[in-house]
Amino acid sequence: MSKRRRVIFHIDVNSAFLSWTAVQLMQGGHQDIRLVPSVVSGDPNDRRSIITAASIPAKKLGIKTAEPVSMALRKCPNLVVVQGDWEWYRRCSEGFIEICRKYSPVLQQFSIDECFIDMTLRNWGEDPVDVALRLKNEVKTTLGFTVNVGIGSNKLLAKMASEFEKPDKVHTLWDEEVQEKMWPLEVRELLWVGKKTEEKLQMYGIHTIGELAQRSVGSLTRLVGKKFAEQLHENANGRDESPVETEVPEAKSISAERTFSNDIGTEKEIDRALFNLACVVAHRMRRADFHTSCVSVFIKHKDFSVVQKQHQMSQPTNITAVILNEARAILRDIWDGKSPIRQIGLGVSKLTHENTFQMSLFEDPKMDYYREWDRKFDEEKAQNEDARMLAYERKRQ
DNA sequence: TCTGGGGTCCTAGGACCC
DNA sequence: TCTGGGGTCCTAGGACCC
Repeated sequence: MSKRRRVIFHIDVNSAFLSWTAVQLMQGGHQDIRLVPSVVSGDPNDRRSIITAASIPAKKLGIKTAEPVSMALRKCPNLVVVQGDWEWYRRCSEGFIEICRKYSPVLQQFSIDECFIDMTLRNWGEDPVDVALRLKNEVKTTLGFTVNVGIGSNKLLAKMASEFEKPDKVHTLWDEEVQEKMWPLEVRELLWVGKKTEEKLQMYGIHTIGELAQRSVGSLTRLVGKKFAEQLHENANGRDESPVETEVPEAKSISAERTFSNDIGTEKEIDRALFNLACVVAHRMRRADFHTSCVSVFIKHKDFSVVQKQHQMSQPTNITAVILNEARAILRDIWDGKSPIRQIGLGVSKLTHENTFQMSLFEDPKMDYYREWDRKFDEEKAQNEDARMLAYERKRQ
């Protein structure tokens, strides 16, 4: 029985945060920052701020995503640096996904600015490339930003294809094109091959995806472990059976972290940070109706070394005070109380929806007070969000 | 004036049980 | 004086993604 060849599109917004910011600024009459060296960052006044997106002219000057803003400014003193607006990005993303969904309901959102759609069942009366061109142009004319569309017989090939020349392009990477279009690429270009894996492969004489494709799984296993070796071998050969997942998976963990502008070392400051993180994480848990039974804390020192510790609790909870208490105990274990800390993080995992809250005879009588405190916190947060939304709408009119 | 923030998955060792 | 083997859970750490 011959299987119908799948047709998968991967749609990727070009320099998403930068494009979206450009659209936003142009609505206010600003020049198009996509045409000049520009970047989007977190708080540009924070000395530890890094770049989250760079324009193509900026990239041509050697400016890369994730590098410190201060470093980029040294490379290009007249670089335009703008702060990202998450609320706006969320809206742009929604608009983008909505258009893609019109082309196929079998859609998997891969990140805020990327999705896969399965076009296999479409009644093809035309070249897939023409359909992709139409999609790309529809996004551009209705939303004002450009995308790349990659087309292939599976998700991997579609994704690799969308990485080819940018911006505003459609590329195919069919099975029969793998040798010509994918094999000559550096191994680092392959999905899931990061810096560390690249180093290992290079030591082994593997520099291109084609060279990787021709190694045996056995020899790769010694380098990267069985599971990863199998995957690398499949992917380098252009194979990927994974389906386009339309279900949005439930979160498995929730975390928040904070990097200090200056490394800090007093217990009071650290504790205040931990408190804020606990508030944020617990609030997000309650909003998604989660309870956790595993809390973890990590600290990053001046030298970037990280110490992390987690602890399981006997009863799932979503009470801020309980989580904070747990986090404090962990922190006492991993921090000497004085060495400077660069970053601190708090996470919860083992999330469940079950409310196994039992009235225990031994329950801390303060629990009612804690719950009430959380309820007020959540209420206030919701009000603030409403107010901000309203102000946002007014500003846009 | 060096290096954010939020996730996922995998591996390896130790504890513990049968 | 010896010291199997399988399974599961927990924990820490590492790699990758955007």
